[in-house]
Amino acid sequence: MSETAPTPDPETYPLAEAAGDVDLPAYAERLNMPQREAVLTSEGPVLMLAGAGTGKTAALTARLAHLIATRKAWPSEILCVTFTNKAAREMRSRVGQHIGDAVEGMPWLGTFHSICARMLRRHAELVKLQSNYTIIDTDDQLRLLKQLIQQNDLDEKRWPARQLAGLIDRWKNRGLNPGDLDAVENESYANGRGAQFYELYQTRLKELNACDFGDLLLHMLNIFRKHRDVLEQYQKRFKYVLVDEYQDTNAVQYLWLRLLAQERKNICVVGDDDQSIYSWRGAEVANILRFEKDFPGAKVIKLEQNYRSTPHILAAASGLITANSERLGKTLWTEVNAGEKVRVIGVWDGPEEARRVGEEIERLEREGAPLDEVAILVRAQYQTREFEDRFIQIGLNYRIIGGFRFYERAEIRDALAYLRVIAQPQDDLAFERIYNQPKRGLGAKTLEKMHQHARRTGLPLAAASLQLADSDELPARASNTIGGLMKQFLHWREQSEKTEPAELLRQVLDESGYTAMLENEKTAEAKGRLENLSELARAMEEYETLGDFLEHVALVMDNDANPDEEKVTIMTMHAAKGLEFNHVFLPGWEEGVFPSQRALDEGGLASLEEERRLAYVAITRARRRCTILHAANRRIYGQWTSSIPSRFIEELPDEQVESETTLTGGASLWRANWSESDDPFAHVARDKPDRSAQRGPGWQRALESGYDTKQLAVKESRRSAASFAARPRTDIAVGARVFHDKFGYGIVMDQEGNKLEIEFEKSGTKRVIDSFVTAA
DNA sequence: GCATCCCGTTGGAAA
DNA sequence: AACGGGATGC
Repeated sequence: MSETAPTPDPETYPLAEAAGDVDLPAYAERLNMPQREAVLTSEGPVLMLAGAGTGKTAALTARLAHLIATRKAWPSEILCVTFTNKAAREMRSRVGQHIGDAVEGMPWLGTFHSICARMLRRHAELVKLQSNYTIIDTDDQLRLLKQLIQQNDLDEKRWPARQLAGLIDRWKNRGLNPGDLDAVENESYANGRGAQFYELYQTRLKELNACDFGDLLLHMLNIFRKHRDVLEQYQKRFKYVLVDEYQDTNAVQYLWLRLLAQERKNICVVGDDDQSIYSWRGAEVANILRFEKDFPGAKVIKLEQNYRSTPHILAAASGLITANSERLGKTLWTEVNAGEKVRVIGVWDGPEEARRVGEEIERLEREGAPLDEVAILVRAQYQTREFEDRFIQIGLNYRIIGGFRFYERAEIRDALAYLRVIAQPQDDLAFERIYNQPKRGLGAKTLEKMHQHARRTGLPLAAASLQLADSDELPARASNTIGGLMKQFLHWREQSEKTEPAELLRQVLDESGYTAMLENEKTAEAKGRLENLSELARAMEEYETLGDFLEHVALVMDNDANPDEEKVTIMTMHAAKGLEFNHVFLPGWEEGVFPSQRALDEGGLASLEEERRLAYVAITRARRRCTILHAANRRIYGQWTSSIPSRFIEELPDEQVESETTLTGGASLWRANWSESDDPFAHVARDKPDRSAQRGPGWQRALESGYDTKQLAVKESRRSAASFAARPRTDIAVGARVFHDKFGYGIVMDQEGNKLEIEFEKSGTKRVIDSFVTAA
């Protein structure tokens, strides 16, 4: 194949319809008729059905430019929602090309989540949050749910936190609050305790001044429903509403949009039912089918001329998607007639697949193709490994989008946890992550005490631990450590107001001993971690406040060290939606991998059709050449398995495909053996006796372990403890006889807030916290 | 309190 | 295969 073959560039592609016109503004000049219609129909509801590569983004950005250029609205009066941050960024830069710096004034262009996060900061108090609330990720969410499950004496083995997280997610996607669950939903967790746990979780989040991703939307929906004045304020502000990838909206997003748009009805949604690939996160294609009912008189505009791909690629994708039953039906066409067929390559195994793709890319590179224009799109993250290994070996520049993400690495999460505690002292999840990281000699027992005290007083964990450190409840060593740590946090919190976030991070890492901990390790891994941390600091330099940065991290989880460098892109098919590349490689087209076994098991035909749409999306990412690969053998979950080519390969029309195999045995080898899958012993249960209920001897030992009664000063930190102080108990006064678990019986000598000085009969005089004693 | 081993589980796409 | 949790030993 040759890079010099003249393939039309979508930007300069001549349009017959445009030829005669003179008076069109620059942003509409190169648009075809339907696109122009979509741009100029500014008033009233518009449904734009836009097939893959039909210049949807061009039409959308022109529409934005048109609204602004004709003064129908200020940039700040347009709500423009996209699904991914990538799409938002793309939109912003392309609108910027039309209208220049005015694009900076478009605060309401972004993803559903980032827009809701911004709104929620303003109205947080309406859902009992503070405006500096933390957005927690799936990891924190899981940890929190585990705690709740344990605290409520539920067997986590029977009712996994993951399952609960999934349910809560689905409820939130459907716009359901705990009180809205019907009996069936309620029954779906822990024998009818679904709503109870959902409620517990929401309560806990509020205590932490935190919310999860689903809350961002659900909270705003609740606010809109309950506070008409707030809703009206936004209805008034947003003169025009634009929504990209409408086929992927879920119920909350739909309800949220409908509320915002129902006054003015100037809403333009863009979508393609053939590219609906997010039903697993609650997306409802029905939303797009229902649009004309919701907004009567909606203008429906179809974009069907494709400017992206060669006819072969287009025909291959179209042929494939016709196997689906539920479609609105569009006919994509193109004026281009040159181009190469879709290639299907069969190889022996996974490593060979990676080698082969590597060779192909090196060849493209020699022919002068920019690496930025090459992408490898996989079904699942684990497939990226093979390519990464190979590309490192041959020294090919690559970037993995998504993947084991930068922000998910332990050291990055630790650093962020420090920052979160600084920004938001109620963030128990973050505090719990780092209270003993680096090792400070605080272990499970101390944590247990801290939790206990926090629960009793209703204080955040950090504040409770400080109060605890100011008493004799803990060994002196632990008290001192905690006191010291809290003093540091106090210091950092002060610093955070006058220091740049990046500089603050460097200080925190140095002063907490985190840097030293890694330096002492002296392993290659530790070195990498240190580099990651300075990378993080560098990334922070763009942000003015700590809050800005933390929100960015929570919502925009992508990180690319040197975005300018030319690299091959490796990512999932899902992540690739909306993007395009000259050369696309699609590895792993085997039954079980793609379509994924799990999808087939769970969702039957509907899932299979969604997988097929995913295949359609993947193929249509390619401008010039699309190469599909499948391997006869693959190691899955550590086991070598032989595999057969994906049914999707057979569904590609023969005329658009050229096949090739490196296997000498030809097709017969594919069918080598399935026999292993029907292992006669597979059904034998591996039941084990239930041993979850007992506490082991370690528990006993922990209770009996010695305690250090020496009291050391933690004076400096006391002042700050007072600011968190809980109400003192009224049932205990000076002179009362009380009992304490650790020190036994004693007489109260002094009471200062909720701290008591007690003369114990056996243990001498101690300062303890009132919640730890009972009247005797 | 920490390090280690053994066990069982869990492996999908995202903001 | 890779990870997390619990039990065990130091």
